Amino acid sequence: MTALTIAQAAERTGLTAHTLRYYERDGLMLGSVERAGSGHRRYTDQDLTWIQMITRLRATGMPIRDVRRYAALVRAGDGNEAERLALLLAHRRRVEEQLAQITGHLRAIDHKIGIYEGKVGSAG
Amino acid sequence: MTALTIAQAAERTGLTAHTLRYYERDGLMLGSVERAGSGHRRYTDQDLTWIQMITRLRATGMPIRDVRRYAALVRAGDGNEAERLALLLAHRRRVEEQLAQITGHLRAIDHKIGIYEGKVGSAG
DNA sequence: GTCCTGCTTCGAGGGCACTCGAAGTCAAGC
DNA sequence: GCTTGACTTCGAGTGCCCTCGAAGCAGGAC
Repeated sequence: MTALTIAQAAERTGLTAHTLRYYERDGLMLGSVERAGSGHRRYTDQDLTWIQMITRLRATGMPIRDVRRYAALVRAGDGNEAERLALLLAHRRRVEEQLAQITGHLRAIDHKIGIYEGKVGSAG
Repeated sequence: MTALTIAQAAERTGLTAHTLRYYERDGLMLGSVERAGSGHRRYTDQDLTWIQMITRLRATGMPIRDVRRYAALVRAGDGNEAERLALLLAHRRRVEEQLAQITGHLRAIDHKIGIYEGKVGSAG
């Protein structure tokens, strides 16, 4: 088990040390990150895996408070899998709707791009 | 040419009257929206078409300041089509990258969902 | 032993995109 | 002529998500 400093964890996760501390204090982690004797945080592989999950949820637009809710369920342990599933399914539905919307808007923007390419490409 | 009040424009665009005023005062419109004798705004079809374009750009994640830049180019009139094209192409590239990222994350979340569905579906 | 680096906490600050509220005006209805 | 309601302006407030800075401590290099 490798235990990383916050700087190393920041580098591997693509987040900043500030953000990692913020996530922890905001209740997004599964518990308190372990500490060295000096009081410095030590991130385990488990921590990194969980942070990656947070990153995926955040990158797909889940608000911090919902990530917190999900984290609370995972923290609570076995028995609430149905709730976790419902939360993730609701999230997936929203993401897919948003993807469809964005794709539609992008097509319209592409149409506009096509018009400009015609104008710019031709002499006048 | 139908000229709509701000309330009607808000309803058709899905934005609020507050947001329409905010867009105008922030330089996102192509010029000042026309006024009735009373000083009330009157939105033309052209205005609505442009607001739809703003909506598409915003919905695909373009920041307000870039929309403003694009609006300034359109406002300036003929001759800068290459710049407008470059702006839109850069935006499209970013959106496509983001779509790919989101899709990737969504697949990973789906995997997680699959695991929970297995757990919840089975007896234990 | 003092200097540097990297961490710690805490609370404040910042950026973005709205969102709202107060105070005032105007036209229409009764 | 007074009320109502939809509008006007302006500046302040809100919510989200970080992001930063100050002040302090621990451990190693020299």
